[in-house]
Amino acid sequence: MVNARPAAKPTEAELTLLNVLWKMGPATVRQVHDEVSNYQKTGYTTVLKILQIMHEKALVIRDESNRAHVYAAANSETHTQSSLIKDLISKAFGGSTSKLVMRAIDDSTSAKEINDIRQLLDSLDK
Amino acid sequence: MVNARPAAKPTEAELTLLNVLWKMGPATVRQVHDEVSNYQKTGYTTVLKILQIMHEKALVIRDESNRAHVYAAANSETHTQSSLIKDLISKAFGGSTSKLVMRAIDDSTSAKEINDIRQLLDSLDK
DNA sequence: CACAAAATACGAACTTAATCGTATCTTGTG
DNA sequence: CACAAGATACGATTAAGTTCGTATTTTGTG
Repeated sequence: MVNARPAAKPTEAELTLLNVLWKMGPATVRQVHDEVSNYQKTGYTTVLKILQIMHEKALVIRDESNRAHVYAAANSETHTQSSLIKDLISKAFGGSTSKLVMRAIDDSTSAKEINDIRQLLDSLDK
Repeated sequence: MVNARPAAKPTEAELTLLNVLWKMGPATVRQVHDEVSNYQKTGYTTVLKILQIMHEKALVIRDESNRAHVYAAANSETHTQSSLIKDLISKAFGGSTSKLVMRAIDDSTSAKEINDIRQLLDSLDK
């Protein structure tokens, strides 16, 4: 029997930090803050607080064996992406994946990306 | 020069009401409330309030010429879907449409949907 | 072994969202 | 033409999210 609570949907600020953790791998608050500072102005304690909240929500795990705790995403990027998409499909696309895909592909989608998608479909043949 | 403020991203409750308006077309608060009551318990004044807020945000327009105001979505379903997807792609997929599409398609995607997507790609030839 | 540096913990302030009770306004009709 | 039905307006409450200042704790090193 699976008892794990489904991971809560991360908020926007939380998703920003998850992106950093997925990119860097396990990291301390300082490392996360340094990275995130490259593209937005956010206080150190803000990052700390959000990571603490994410820990309570089980969105991240943390290793407390050293003074500077090391945080890591609890779920893979892939898994989280899937759940965010499913959420959007159900709330804004009447549950239809193909409708979402059709809307996702537009004039700004590069030829290369379209090709990538084609290959995915081809590889799906069952 | 285009001066229109880009439509704000609707919240979850707002999206629920927009879905009703897209489905029914222009409708009074009562009509929206009756419809939404079919699948969730929400007070009449809650629906009213949210529609009023959406009006302030310009997410809906309203016709006040009759006692019961008539609300309509300010933007098309298609337009809103596109903007929600773009938002998700930028925040969770590093800006890559093809990554999103690949994640969207999974084992639960029906053969028909996959076929619909194939046809879309075929029709895209440029 | 004290203390400075650097970490975490705590909590307050502010904002937005969501909900709904109550007050007020409008109007068809008896 | 009063008034009940039914509409909108308003304001309060509660919860969640975001931010950050300050307090406290930990530890390497002089």
